[in-house]
Amino acid sequence: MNNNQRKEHIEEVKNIFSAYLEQKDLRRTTERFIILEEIYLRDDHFEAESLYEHLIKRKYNVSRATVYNTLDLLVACDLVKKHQFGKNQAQYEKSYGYKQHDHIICVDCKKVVEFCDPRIQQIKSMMGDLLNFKITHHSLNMYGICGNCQKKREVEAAKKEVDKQTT
Amino acid sequence: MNNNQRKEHIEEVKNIFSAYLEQKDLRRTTERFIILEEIYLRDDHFEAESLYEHLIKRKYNVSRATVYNTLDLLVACDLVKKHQFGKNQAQYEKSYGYKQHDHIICVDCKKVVEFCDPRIQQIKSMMGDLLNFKITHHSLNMYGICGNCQKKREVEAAKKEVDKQTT
DNA sequence: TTGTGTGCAAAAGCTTTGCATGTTG
DNA sequence: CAACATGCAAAGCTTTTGCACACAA
Repeated sequence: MNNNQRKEHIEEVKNIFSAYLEQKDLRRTTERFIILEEIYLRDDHFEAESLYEHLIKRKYNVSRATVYNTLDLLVACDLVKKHQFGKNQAQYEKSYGYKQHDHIICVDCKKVVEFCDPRIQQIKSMMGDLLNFKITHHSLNMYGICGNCQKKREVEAAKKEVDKQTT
Repeated sequence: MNNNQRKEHIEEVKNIFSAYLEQKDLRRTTERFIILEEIYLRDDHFEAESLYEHLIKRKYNVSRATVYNTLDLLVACDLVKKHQFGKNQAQYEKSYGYKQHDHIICVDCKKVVEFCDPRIQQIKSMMGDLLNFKITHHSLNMYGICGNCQKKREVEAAKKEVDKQTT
């Protein structure tokens, strides 16, 4: 993504958030917009804590409580997605202007790769009908070992074999 | 599942766990087998804490630390699955003798329903090949509103409408 | 007998809450 | 100016850790 696209997105999401707050009779505070902007300036996935630290580093005087509160609002109005990739710490990512996607996570190095597959949409609507659920969203995570870590594991295994033979 | 099936399963999983512990040079302690048995006597999903409380209620003198430790071992040898359904508390379920399945969670009442779809296996192997990941497992959760809660929401909405007209 | 596993309690880490203060509508 | 949102710190919850003791191999 280039800087122009980013700036455009920021304008758009601010308008969306503003409309959402108005509709819900919530206040348009400086902090809420600072947090939104900060999220849309960043890429990839982040944790509440790292977002907080980032804001502090930039001399914005916000508290953790406000960060968590605002993240909830942004998730509610669909500008941010919240994930639990198996850790106890939630991870977030901006979602406006992005194609719906899912994640593959390397269990060794924790790298996250995104992917798309249209079949998931089909499963979604079919299962919704079948089980009489009005499905709002989903989370699909694949866990495995990425190419790099596969190599690392092979090297480790080879080392172990050598050790065994030399003792 | 009837009681005979359950008992058979318990014997089988104990053997599997026993073999796993031997292979990994870990000890076959009483606690580890008590916990395994307790899990396979239960149905559905459970949290570490509720398993712990259940064991205490039955006068088994186990500690939380041992419960967590044993759950990790059981996840590692694939006798138990660990889930993060969006809460900060992990949920577990026994997995031996069960068909692989995924979950639909009601965001209102938190009810969990299981479903199967073969397409997810296809996505899994295709994406593994494509991105050069050796995929070990996955987690697919759909979130939405179940039939009951849809009705409840309609009733709520109707009430609100009446309130509005009478004021 | 030896050292791994356990129980207990305390610590750690993420998230939420309570309260006084500040700011929006 | 009234109510809601914020900052701060403390509390709450789940999970992990450290240490002395117990028990499987």
